[in-house]
Amino acid sequence: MLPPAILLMGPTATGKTALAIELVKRFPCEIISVDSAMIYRGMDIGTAKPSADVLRIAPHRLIDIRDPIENYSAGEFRRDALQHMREIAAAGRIPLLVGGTMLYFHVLQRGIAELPQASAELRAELDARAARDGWPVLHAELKRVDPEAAARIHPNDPQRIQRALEVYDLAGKSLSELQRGGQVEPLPFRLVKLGLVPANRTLLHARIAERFRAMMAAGFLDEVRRLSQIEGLTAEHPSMRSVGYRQMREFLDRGGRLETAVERGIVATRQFAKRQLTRLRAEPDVIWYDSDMTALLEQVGRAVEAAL
RNA sequence: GGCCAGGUAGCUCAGUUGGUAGAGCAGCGGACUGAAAAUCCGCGUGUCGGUGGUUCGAUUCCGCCCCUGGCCA
Repeated sequence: MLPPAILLMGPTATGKTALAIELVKRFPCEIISVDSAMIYRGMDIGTAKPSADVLRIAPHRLIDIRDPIENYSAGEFRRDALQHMREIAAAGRIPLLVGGTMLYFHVLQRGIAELPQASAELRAELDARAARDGWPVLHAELKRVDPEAAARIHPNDPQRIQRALEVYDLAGKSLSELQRGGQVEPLPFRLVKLGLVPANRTLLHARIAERFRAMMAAGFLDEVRRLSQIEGLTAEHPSMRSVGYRQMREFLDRGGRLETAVERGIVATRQFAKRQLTRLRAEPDVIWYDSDMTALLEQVGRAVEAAL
């Protein structure tokens, strides 16, 4: 029988981390973070990263593995997460994957095609061409080299047009062709998938606002100010485009009222939570829980017990 | 108290020479393969402050009332 692994998924501000820490106390679990922002060192307050004290009790793998000036990717995540999962299972323990980056959960389970890595130079080149000719021209070009991708990518979606052209240029084969490639072997784990979904959206919105303001009180702006001083780290880096960091950085760069920036940050967090929910709903074989439920830990604990 | 300006979507506001109204933001739904906390797509959610009058028909014109802001007392 395959060893078990627990996936704990849910939108931001639903108490995933707190629940994971409780599970670690009750079961022989080890946490792997599934979070594209907590990977960055020095990005602590705005990502709601567990404190050093908490991390001592409940260590998280795949936290603080990059500097904010570096990039990470879904492909790298799959490779890293699998390696950690194997290690944990080999030690007779249970991997507990916790987070809200739904793409990472997706590629972990369903695999990801072998594609060339991002090229900063090529992207800069494509950006320059887009600035000159506009993205529709590049979309038309994509239509010639990869009609299948062009059909599925909207002419207004610069990020995907750029990636598809980049892949074609680097690999000499179209993105669509490469993605058609062989089936990925299923994960060598028995997955117990737990989904935390707030039954009450209004309550979630209130919690998001409250948490953002708590981050501000905890010195979030200073954290972003510190990051802004990193040589070469621009507003365009993925780390600085993440929710909250982007709005605080805009405030620092362009001024305006801090309260306006805070409100924008809260709005961005709400919108992020909604996108997470859209993806989470589509996830099959999930045991669902209302994140507002009072007896959440007991319920989840029983389900985990039964599944192991 | 008087004069002026305004009251239209959750917010900011446009508009209807009288035929029950539309933008941005917010919100909601969706897509998603090395940036994914990213990027993109779709959807208008409404006693047009209230009440009487004129009119075939009033959110629009008129009267009165209520509310907000400004100026004058």
